[in-house]
Amino acid sequence: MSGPTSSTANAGTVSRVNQTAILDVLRRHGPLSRQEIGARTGLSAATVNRLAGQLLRKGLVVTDGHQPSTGGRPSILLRYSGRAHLVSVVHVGATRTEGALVDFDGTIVHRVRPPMVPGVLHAADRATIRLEEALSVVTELGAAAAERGQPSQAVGVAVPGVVDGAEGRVTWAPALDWREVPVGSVLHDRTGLPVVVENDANLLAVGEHRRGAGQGVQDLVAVVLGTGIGVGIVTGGRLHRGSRAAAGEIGYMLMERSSLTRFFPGFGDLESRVGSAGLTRQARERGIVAPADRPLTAADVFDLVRNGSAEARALLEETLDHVALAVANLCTVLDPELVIVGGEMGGAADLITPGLRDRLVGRIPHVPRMAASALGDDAAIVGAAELAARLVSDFAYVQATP
Amino acid sequence: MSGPTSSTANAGTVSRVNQTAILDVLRRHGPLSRQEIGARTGLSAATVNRLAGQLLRKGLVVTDGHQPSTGGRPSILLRYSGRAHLVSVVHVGATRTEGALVDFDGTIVHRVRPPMVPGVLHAADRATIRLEEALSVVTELGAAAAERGQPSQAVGVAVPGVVDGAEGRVTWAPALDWREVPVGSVLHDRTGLPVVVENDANLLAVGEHRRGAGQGVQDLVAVVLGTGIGVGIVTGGRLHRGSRAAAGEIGYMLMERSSLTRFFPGFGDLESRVGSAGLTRQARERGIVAPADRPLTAADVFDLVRNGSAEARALLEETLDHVALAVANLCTVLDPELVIVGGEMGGAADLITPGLRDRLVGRIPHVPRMAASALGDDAAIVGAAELAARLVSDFAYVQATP
DNA sequence: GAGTACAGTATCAGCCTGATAGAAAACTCC
DNA sequence: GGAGTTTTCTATCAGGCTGATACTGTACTC
Repeated sequence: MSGPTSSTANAGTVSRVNQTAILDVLRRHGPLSRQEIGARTGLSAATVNRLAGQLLRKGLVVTDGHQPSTGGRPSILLRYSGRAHLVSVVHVGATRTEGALVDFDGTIVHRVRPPMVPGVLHAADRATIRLEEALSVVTELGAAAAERGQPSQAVGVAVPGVVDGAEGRVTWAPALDWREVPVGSVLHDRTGLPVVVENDANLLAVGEHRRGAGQGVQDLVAVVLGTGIGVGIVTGGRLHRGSRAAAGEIGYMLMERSSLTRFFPGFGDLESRVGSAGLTRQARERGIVAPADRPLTAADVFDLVRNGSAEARALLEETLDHVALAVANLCTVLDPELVIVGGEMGGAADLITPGLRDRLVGRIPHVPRMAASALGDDAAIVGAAELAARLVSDFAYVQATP
Repeated sequence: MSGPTSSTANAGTVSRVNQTAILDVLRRHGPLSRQEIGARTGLSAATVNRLAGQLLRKGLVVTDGHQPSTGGRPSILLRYSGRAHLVSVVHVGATRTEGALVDFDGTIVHRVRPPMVPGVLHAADRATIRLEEALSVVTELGAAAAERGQPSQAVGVAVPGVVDGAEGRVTWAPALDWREVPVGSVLHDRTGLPVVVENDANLLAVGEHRRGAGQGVQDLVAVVLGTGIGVGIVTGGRLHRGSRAAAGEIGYMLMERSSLTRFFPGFGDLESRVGSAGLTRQARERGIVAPADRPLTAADVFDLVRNGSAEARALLEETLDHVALAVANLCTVLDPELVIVGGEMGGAADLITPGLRDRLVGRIPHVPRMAASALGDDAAIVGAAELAARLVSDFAYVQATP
């Protein structure tokens, strides 16, 4: 923080800001004529025309037919289009790694799924395996993009763990056994592209915020129910990361007074009660067995509930109690407009969100809207693509200082 | 949201942004020469000189002697100074109303304390009394400012309740019996000045962030322990208000699983367990009596603890347990760098913060720094002054989008 | 087919920044 | 004490951007 802070502006900044304003209004309000853009942004016709020309040349805006004339010359409609630009995204997960080429519209145009390595979950060198896998996926994506004649412009990495965003370093990702892994700089050195690395719950929130169930919402919380539990937080339209990028790690939330006298080495209080790992453990303890001859999964428990199993129902209710407490506390702290339920258990949102709502009504002053993830398994990928795209668009906006 | 979004920029915006950059660097790094300002901001010497001239003329920057020469012409040091500009602030509380003239440096230069109205706490028309009181305080402050030859430039109002910030309307402030009271527009009509109305816990956080224990910190939480409990949240250097301005109303936090089967009409779960009201109620239930012949206060309980009362100590420990749970959950959700303890009970921070720390170590992954409020009773007033000052400075800054 | 209404384009003044050159102020050396 | 040196501050001007104005282009209507 000793160098120039570079929070200054010049004529070029003005241009970038206004281009961003035009892109924003096009993304939000569909195809518009130059006139309408001017009316909505407050920019003069000349400025809109010139900037729109630049954006057309860059390929970020395309013409989209004419508007029927209202007596005079019909206007040409302009539409935002990210199809001409691609970014590479890799989602490194505990069970598998997945890659995708995503355009600036958030559309996945190509996928890479490396074969699953048997036994990797408990392999001693799984950290190295996962890292190598991620590198080769990014290389493959880069080649696929080049083949299309649209070279990848940035890389996004989704990781289930704590990430130092500025450095692109994964501080701690237990599911991958990654500790202080500098994925960002490794990938930057390998590809020469700008790289963004981010926690996958945060990215799910970003993805849903920009392209999913949370579009247009300024304050939302995405609850990711998977092996563990985590949340991504968007406040004021921006991702909230916290001082050490550990915001939303609510697996460590304390659930009752007695939690203050217990110790939680390596795992959290809430995490041990909910999440598919906790769920299946408790299910086994209660004698619930999988229908087929294989380890019980969370999906099995949900199926049992749907089929009327009383034990499974009781277990679900107990889990929901804990999730509801966590969500209630999230809501009192953050006052979000929307709570999105996603992750591995997001598919069971029909069983989860009504249960949450019922528990919260009457207990907290205002129960926010609740929705299931609209992007499903791809939410984190889409979120990572969004951040990566922003990285290269390099636009800016001006904000008052309230 | 149908009008022009006005997120565009022009040459004037550039100037304002750069002026803000200069003020920022002056506030942060003390008196600087024009040269140093240029080096730190990246602005050219000519620009720094011209903008500094404008700021000198406005009185926001003053000269502050010379720097010893290093061989050539010695440079003139410039310093930020808010002394030439005043704002009026009124803190409307349950027990009393307090007014102050505050300069842009955050220094309180004049106070107005209207006489306490006996019995107002339970008067049927206390809403009207409090509003009239606030209006007359603001009028008096305006007169006092005019008398000094520095007319008040804006009004800040601190209220213990939920505030619709854009409208300056108090949605719900039980302590004042205010419901949908449009303080903002009333005061604007009365004074002709811009007005900002904000929740007092939020303002305490802002005050401590800009002028108190949280200077230089980007993510902090201020826990206000008073009649009830609330928190103010600063994320990324900005106040987080939530979608309905109810963020931080953690009095409604649910403390255990059984809370999900109880109802909380008009008060919250946590609130009923902590806060001076809950504390004294529980003290009475346990047979703790005030030393003198008057109603027991929270301060009395703290005194008893300091004097070695076992009952009072046990009660404090129980209260601390609940506060610690709330703070633990705040920390897992937000990952703040600093937790500030303030409010009526802030004076007993010596009893509170160590207790909190002990309870959290080992239970959550990272216990943030904790500090007592540095501004004490004036924190909310200073925070309101800060927001009011920003309102008229009307500066802006440019931000990248990610 | 002329007139009209609206969309898009060119031109220019005004503002701001940054570069360059020049004036001002203090120190040093003779 | 005065000239030279060093550094700071200021004036002037080119370049970029916006916004206003005037102009051209296109399709509909009478």
